[in-house]
Amino acid sequence: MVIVEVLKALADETRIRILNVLYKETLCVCDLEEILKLNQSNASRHLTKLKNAKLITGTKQAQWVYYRVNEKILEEYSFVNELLKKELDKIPQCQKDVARLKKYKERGGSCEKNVRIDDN
Amino acid sequence: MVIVEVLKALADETRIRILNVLYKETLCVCDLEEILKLNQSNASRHLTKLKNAKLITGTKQAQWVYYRVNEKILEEYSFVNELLKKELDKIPQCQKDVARLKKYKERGGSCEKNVRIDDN
DNA sequence: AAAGTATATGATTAAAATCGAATATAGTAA
DNA sequence: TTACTATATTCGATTTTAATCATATACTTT
Repeated sequence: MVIVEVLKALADETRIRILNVLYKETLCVCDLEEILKLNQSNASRHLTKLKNAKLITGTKQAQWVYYRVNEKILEEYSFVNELLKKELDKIPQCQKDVARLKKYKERGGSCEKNVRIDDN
Repeated sequence: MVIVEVLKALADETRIRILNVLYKETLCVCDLEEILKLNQSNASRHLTKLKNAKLITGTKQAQWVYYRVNEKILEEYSFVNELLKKELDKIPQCQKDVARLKKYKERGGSCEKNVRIDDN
């Protein structure tokens, strides 16, 4: 059951948080590490699970891999679209993550630069 | 994260199958056992998980507990509504289960009667 | 070519989840 | 009251999942 594989990929807090920020902006693994304070290998592993469920797509550019939400699956499964569009913004943790994303961007955060959000 | 608890409850094939038939009709545990060929304790446990996630409601009547989809959560979370309304009918296994539900009803299946679907 | 950086993967551990058999609990029938 | 039925819960075994550290792989810089 493909649907259940998609639901399994969605049924994890960290992956929901990842999807939330990737829905707003294309980011690479190290971006996500900084914004969401994820361990590198854990970030990579979660991204792989989302990619395997076709929820995100990855594009390699030099040594960086940029991930973004896969628009095709939003068309195919309207419930995923509803979830991303209507529900994630209501979650306090996700709101915090979006704020961190903005702060990261304001500081010129990107893969090529080693930008920190937290000042300690 | 409440949403993740809901998603976790949804992220299981057996529970999807249960939701599919409960979306069509109120049923008790023993109904579900026969229609979906579930082990009694497993059926009960899955129903408990769905109930804890507020996806279904249970009503006790004598020794029987009747379960149905919780309409309130469909209003609260439109993505669940989309999933139940748009996706489950597309799943072959779910289609089979609905056929079994009909057959069960045609044979007068209910809690008070010991109705079998499979003739062996 | 060696060193450095980004990311995926292997290994390991701990926690969570699943399942069937057995049993406890609650309600009904005899 | 005892026997029966429906359902929830316990128990034990197994599987799955999540996380971190270490390492492999791929690309860039020196």
